[in-house]
Amino acid sequence: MKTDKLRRDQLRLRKKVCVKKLKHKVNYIAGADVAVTSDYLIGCIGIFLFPSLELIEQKNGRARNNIPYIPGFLSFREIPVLMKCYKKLKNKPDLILVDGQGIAHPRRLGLATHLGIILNKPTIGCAKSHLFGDYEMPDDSKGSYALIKDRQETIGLVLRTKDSVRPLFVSPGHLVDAEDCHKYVMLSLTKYRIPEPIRFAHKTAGEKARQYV
DNA sequence: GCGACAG
DNA sequence: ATCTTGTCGC
Repeated sequence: MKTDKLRRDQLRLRKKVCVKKLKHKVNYIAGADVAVTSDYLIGCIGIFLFPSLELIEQKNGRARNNIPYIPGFLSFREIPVLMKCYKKLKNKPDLILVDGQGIAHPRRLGLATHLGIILNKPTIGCAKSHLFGDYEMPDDSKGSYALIKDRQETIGLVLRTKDSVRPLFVSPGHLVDAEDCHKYVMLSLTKYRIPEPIRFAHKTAGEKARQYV
């Protein structure tokens, strides 16, 4: 698949990316993730009360598995199904935690950033592994972090979300800064490596996906 | 040319 | 991403 056109879309959207201090109080926080079968993508967005992390709403969506996964172009594959989920929501979140990169991306347009621009909504990218940028390993204890850099520019942080477990690659999606990322990810953790809103969305999307096999 | 490469 | 139970280590 040719990525020339997609790359041009990313370069155009890059101008709209806004990294700044989160403005409003967070009462509702969301987690978004997508599961895959041979034929479909199944998305889930869960809405949680913040900071109690009590689930108040969940919506799912389904789309055909048409667009292939290409590193650097994940958003074109997953955004359609996540938009289906979002439109069904009665409660709109103040902040969305997304399973993937934010601006820690070659063109600053990871899934979380792309989704944030389309929705004009604050988003944070929470990836389980590295895609782009230079970093050192943070200390072993929960809460420790190291910055992810591209040249001189800070584009995210490698954050230890649990003692002695592989860190998360967290980066601003849209309308938040790196400090907000650390704060809201830490406050969304329970006893696991993955923030509860994303953990829930991942589990739920996976369950729904099995029903279509 | 070689290695890296979110989900 | 996904196929999958028990098991080693903190």
